[in-house]
Amino acid sequence: MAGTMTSAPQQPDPSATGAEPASANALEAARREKLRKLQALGLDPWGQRFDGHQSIGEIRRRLGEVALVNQASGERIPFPTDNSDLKTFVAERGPGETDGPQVRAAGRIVLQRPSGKAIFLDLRDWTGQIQVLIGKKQVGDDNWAVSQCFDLGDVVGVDGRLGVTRTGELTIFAESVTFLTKSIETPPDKHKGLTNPELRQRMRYLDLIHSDGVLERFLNRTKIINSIRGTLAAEGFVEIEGPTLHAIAGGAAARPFKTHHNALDIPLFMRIALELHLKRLLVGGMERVYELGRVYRNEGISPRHNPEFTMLEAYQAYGDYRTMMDLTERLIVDAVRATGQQEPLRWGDHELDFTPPFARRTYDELFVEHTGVDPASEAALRELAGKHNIETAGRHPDVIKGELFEELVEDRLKGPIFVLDYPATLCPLTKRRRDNAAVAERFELFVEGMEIANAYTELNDPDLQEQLFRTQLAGQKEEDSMAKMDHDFIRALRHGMPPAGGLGIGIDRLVMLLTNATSIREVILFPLLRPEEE
RNA sequence: GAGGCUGUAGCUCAGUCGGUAGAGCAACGGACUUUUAAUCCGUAGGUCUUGGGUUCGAGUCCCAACAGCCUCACCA
Repeated sequence: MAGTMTSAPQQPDPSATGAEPASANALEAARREKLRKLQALGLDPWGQRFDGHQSIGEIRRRLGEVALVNQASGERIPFPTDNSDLKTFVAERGPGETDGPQVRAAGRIVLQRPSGKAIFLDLRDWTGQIQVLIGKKQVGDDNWAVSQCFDLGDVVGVDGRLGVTRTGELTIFAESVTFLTKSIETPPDKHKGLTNPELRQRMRYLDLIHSDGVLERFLNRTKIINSIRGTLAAEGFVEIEGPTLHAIAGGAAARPFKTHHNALDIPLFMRIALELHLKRLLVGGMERVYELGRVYRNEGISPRHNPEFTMLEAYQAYGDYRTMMDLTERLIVDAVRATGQQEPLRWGDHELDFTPPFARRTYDELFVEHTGVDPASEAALRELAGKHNIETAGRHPDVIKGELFEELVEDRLKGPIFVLDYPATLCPLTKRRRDNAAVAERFELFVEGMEIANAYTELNDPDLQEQLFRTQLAGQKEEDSMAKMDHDFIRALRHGMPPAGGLGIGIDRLVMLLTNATSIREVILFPLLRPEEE
């Protein structure tokens, strides 16, 4: 593929793009004019394979190989690599030439400072940025002619010696330049970059180039996900890929996206959870199994919700919710380490500390602590609910307690804190404690009031599961219920699912916390937006 | 789905009481071989999101639509 498209580039008539405003046309025309000049020089404005370059990060690390050569004595003084101020260093030791290794870099031009018969470029790749000095005399007329065709945003290669200018800036002193790719669009403001949130999301490629920390955040997202896979692998878990098209969208209470398969002529749903297929695999003997993948929920969009998001669900045979609590803590501690951050982490104007062990408190303890009300007293609950305009008539006390908990406790859980032992009536798919059937073996992990993880000792009694599916269905809108009868899932449980712990982690929210993002759209490369017109 | 805020040049933003549309960056021409948001001189660049309305006159006031953000609602 690569070799077939590199012959004579097309030269579309710029006037053919008629609908554009004149100013945009003028900016583009200036770039196309330089594109034509490159072609007149016999160069391909769309570039060719470019071998043997080093990353800018690697090149910057070679500062120690650069020496200042004193003009008078000829003495070679190596530059310090301990982040000391190079400008002061040069001022104290100079004047002199610098001498450094031959390097080859490639990247995008993000700043240009032409100064007569020299040009300073700032070249950026995904590891960093470095200054390049192109002097007319130093590179020769041919290279100089090429460099006159450079625009902000172009991708170029540079060969030269690494050195330091007398202002103390690590610089590639170019000996030749290689044109790699023309940009015919104008980049955003060179200082402020893109700030319009809509443009940042629609044109994420520009956001990645021009907004500080955006590329780093998404690379950190990948590191976090790799870390999670690594931790799970070390614990003996296997990763699987379940179906994303479900005939029955079960495993959670959320509205699914509906679609259709033409050949089978059946309705299908995009999955809303990973749970039911992973549990089938538990039945099938995959004793430690997980999926880390996308789920889809046809619901509102907010700073903490995107219609498609990434979920981890892990199931461990012969474990319970406490097993999963330990696992959750390891997953997060390892992920923090993978980002290379020191505790405490910054998150907005807050600080987060994931130093283990995380606090572990029961639901009822926290309820008393934050409300001063005995969670076992139905009268006290109803009175408290009345004060907070929470509907009580005809509702189970646990449901009232649940709403009070959400209203008065959850938002204040700075965390990280494991909340454990939920009222059983709120958790129909969870095993009860053997010593207290009113309590479900479930925990949720809260950080900054956000629910990050949710885990159970999984229900594996097929008869009870079937009964719960049926009771949920009664009197509830089907689209609002998590309990959609799934006969095959019941059949699987009837063959015997070992007792197990199950864990779900909202990966996007975890990444938000670990990368100092307060909107989920900052950690999803292409969040859902209404399509642009035309 | 409800409410609030925002929408002006490629980007970032001003625009007063309703009276001829402004700046910085980017671009174009010129000067400059150690600049770093380079600097200096000059030039050009606009469907003020869209559609209605009020008015002698609307970027500005009113209504509606569209898009984004925020707060709610929905949401294991």
